[in-house]
Amino acid sequence: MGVDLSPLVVKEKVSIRDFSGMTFAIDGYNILYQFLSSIRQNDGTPLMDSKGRVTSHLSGCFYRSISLMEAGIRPVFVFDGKPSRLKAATIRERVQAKEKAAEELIVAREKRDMERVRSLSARVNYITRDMVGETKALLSAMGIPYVQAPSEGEAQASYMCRTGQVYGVVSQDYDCLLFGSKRVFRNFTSGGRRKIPGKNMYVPVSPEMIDLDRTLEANGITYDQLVDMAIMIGTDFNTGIEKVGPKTALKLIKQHGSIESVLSSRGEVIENLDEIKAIFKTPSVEEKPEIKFRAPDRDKIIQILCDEHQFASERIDPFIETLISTYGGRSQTSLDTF
DNA sequence: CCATGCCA
DNA sequence: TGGCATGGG
Repeated sequence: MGVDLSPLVVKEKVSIRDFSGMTFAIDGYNILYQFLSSIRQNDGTPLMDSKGRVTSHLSGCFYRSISLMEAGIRPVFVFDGKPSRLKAATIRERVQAKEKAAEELIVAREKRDMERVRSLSARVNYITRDMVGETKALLSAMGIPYVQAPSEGEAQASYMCRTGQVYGVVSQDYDCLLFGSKRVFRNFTSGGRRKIPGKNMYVPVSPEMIDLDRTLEANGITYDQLVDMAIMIGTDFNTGIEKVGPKTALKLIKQHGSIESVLSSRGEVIENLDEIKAIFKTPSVEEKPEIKFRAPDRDKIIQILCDEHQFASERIDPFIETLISTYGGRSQTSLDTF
């Protein structure tokens, strides 16, 4: 997924309690995928309503949002719009990888290899238009704002961070740094556990913050050079230079200063270079999206979760009460100061 | 993922 | 009380 910048980034373990009162952009597709792949039975089946429609994303969105609100975090979900034409190859690859996993899943089911069934099921996820629509409806009922990006959601969320509309971007994906997010937060939950792939075991995970400026400083590069490096390594929008990973890219950028110099010294070309740079640096975004928290609508939440999707009301009721009290108990003005 | 129930 | 297994939809 995206460019592997992990060897370069400067991470810091944090606690979500330290960010009480601050607004965060949540990468909607990223979090929906996480819910979809992890909220499952042991046999790999996702949660479903009486009509067989998947509801894992709604469960995840409901409980996660409330736990964040309870910790004083103001989440704004950001959803993807139309992808760039340059992403077509990446999207095709992902579809193919899922088709392959789906075939392997059939074999694993026949063999009754339950560990494998579970891990493969987690990879065969499709976020449908309906799922996104239901999630938006649920968020509205909960009084939590969301933003529809014209193009890349990560670009929109990062723009909101760059311009101080949110403090940070919550995503597992380091690509947000390329879009100029000042801070990217991973594992942004209070009670962190994550399943070890392939094994029925869990490891504790704590939230971590990746700071763009400190990452740049630690590597002795500029933001423009980071973008250049990513393009050399390969992004969702291009395949990169053969055999260039994070280490080589860093060496090359230090040696030559820019991707143009690297390419000319090697006699190589990257198609659509300026367009790729523009996707990261000057993306199509909604500049001033409305970020307004509203009073939760209890009846509407119950209608969506219980009436339409058979959630047990005695289970969710106390959480709706918590949500309502977090709304009532907070100050309405919260321009993030930093 | 998050919640709950059970048992040490 | 808390660590683990299981259920949720």
